Amino acid sequence: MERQVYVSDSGRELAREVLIHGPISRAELGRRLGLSPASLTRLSKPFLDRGWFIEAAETVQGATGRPAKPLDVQVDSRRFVGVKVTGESAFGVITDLRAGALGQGERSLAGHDVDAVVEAVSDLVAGLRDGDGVEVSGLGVSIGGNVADQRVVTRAPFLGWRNIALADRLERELGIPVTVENDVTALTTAEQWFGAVRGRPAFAVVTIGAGVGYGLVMHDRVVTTADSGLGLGGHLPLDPNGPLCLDGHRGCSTAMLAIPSITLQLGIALGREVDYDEVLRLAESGHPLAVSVTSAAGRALGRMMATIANIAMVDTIVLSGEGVALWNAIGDLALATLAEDRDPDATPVEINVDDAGFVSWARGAAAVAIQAALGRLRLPA
Amino acid sequence: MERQVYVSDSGRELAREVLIHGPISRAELGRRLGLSPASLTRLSKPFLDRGWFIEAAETVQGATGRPAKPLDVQVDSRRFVGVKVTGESAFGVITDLRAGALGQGERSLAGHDVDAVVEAVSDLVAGLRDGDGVEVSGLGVSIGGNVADQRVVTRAPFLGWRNIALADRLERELGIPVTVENDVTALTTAEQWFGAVRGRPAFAVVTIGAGVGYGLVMHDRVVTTADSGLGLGGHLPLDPNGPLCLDGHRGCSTAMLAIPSITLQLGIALGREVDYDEVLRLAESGHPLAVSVTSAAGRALGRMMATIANIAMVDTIVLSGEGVALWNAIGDLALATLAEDRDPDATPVEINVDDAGFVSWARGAAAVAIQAALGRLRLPA
DNA sequence: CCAAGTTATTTCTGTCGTAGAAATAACTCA
DNA sequence: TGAGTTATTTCTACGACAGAAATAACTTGG
Repeated sequence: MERQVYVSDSGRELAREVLIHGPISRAELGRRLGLSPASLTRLSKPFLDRGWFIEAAETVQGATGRPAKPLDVQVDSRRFVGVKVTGESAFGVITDLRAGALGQGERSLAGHDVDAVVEAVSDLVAGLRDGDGVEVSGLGVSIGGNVADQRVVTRAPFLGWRNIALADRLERELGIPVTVENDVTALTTAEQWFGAVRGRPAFAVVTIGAGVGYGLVMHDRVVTTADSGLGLGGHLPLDPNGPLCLDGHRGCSTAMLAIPSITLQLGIALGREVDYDEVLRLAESGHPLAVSVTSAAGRALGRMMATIANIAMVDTIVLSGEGVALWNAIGDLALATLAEDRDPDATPVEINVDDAGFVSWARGAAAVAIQAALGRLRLPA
Repeated sequence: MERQVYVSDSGRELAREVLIHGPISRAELGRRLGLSPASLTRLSKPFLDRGWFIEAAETVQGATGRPAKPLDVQVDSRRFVGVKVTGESAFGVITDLRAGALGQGERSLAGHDVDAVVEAVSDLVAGLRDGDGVEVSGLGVSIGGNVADQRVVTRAPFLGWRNIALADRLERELGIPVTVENDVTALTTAEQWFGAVRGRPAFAVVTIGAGVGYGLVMHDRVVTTADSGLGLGGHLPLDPNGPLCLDGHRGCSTAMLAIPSITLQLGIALGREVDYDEVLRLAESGHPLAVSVTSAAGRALGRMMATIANIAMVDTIVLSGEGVALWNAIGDLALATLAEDRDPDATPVEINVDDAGFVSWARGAAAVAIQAALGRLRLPA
């Protein structure tokens, strides 16, 4: 095997900073990382020599002095695949080094047993791999549930799994490094490294979809605990007059905001089934029952965001997931409710809406694969 | 001035680890700090030579091998003073190196102007300084409100202050380093370094007193923001049927839990004034009105703690402040309510009650002075 | 057009913090 | 009492780092 060069902690931090903030000058990198100009030259050279970094077109920077030569990553030097596994299907994207989706695909699951899931994921990855010939350096798989050490699914209620060494299994099947992670944690990582709020030291993520998810970044690190798969943000008490969720919580996050709950509430009121898009269309057009359901959801979301801002001490919240179209219908009401529950002197809470829909889940999976690749980075000699 | 020796980052981390976790062996320190045995010997020697560290009595450690010589700090090598300033008084303690209170004192404020406060604090410090002759190495001052850079009180509503360079002023008066901090942040620091939960990478603090305070430690660091003085935890919506706070929030944290609100609620019900101790005594003896008020408080506290655990992603909460005696009356009800709002599969939330009362505020002030002293540590040559 | 000034980057070199390895120490146990 | 184990110290080499100087690439004003 080709001899490889150890990358120091400082080198790894440099790579991360260029990946997240590039294009960026050595001078600015020095300021951010607390390294001298000599160190910046020394540390960046191995990356430039091997095609990981490029020097971007020079930018005008104002006053006098030697123009900077900003460093950037070569986004097309590697490909990654991210796959989100649900109870019905595996949905995936193939991405560049910044988790930009270049293609997507989906495979239904023949069953919930490990073999069926591995088969669907493998077939999906094979399909995504056929492309421009760029090497796929890693696969990320995200799943609703608890994951240990990014290797073992310890609990996945949608699949009925306990203690499945999914990463090992997929690595044997595919021959590339595999990283497994809880889906909300993965999505939060994607927002941290590649989202509109990338680089912020603290922010929260709320996902609206089949359930309601909650993620947190604090001090530049995604917060994970043993409970990260349980979805503790999914059952916050938000409306004492709200509907019940399947766990019996009246007016909790899931009861108020999850797609199945919203469509069910309006469906019962109308006496017929409606899908989510229709709910939102009816609300936009002023249908009183639809407005009632979505307004209650808006107030609940506002209360949830205020609680998050006040308790997690963040002033940036990202909304994501396949249900974020709700924001278009009720965003103003949510913001008004947030303001009621927040000290008027407090920093305004900035809401970022990631409207990529279901693709965000798969990009999250790719992001943790990219992060893991950076963590095990070795440069060829 | 005596020539001084620079302390490296590793040396400083070592000192912090011994301060928080001592007595502790070099071998264990090496494992925790990622340093080699050679480095442990090299880094600890300057501290041992100058009396900062001592080698504790050897401890029996089980199996075979050379017995360890645990390192500890010499707690009596320095003294610190911590002062909590309220709208009426300055309350202070003199402490050892681990913020252990050795004496206390209080001075009423002659007024809210800076001169009056500085006079009261200086007099208090002078009184505390007379003692065993050990040098006072620093003063910490904690205050309800916003503090910038641990130097300038940018906002202190109880005193009517804006942008007061309190640290500079007190340093000129007293001739020792002064650190100023928000009172809840200071108390959180004391719990982090010297409390029963010291060393935990994540926990929350709830204080019950004249108001309700909320602090957070995440990834081994106290979370502070520009809003840290506003008390955002003080107005969480907890009980839609609760009383109003002075800001007009129905059933918020302050309305439900703060001492003035509890005594006022029962006082109105009884048609006479009651103090806090009496409220708790009446509740303990089964007085129905007192039980009603404190039970509502208990349920509110339970809901608040559940929200904190779920949103801040902590499984440890410290209760402190002069109002924590409430816990004796309603702790079981609070825990039951917490359980209702928390996934039964989630890690149980551990509640730590710091029953030192008002002394905890002053110890908090001392803790930030100790932490600041460690940050500027130099060793005599 | 050119020299001075400014800011960025590279090169050279010395310093210092680190760990590996070996030595030493202090115990237990058979 | 010697072997084995774990902790700590000593010795020494190595590598990461920054300071200083050199070089580079611009702007600006005369």
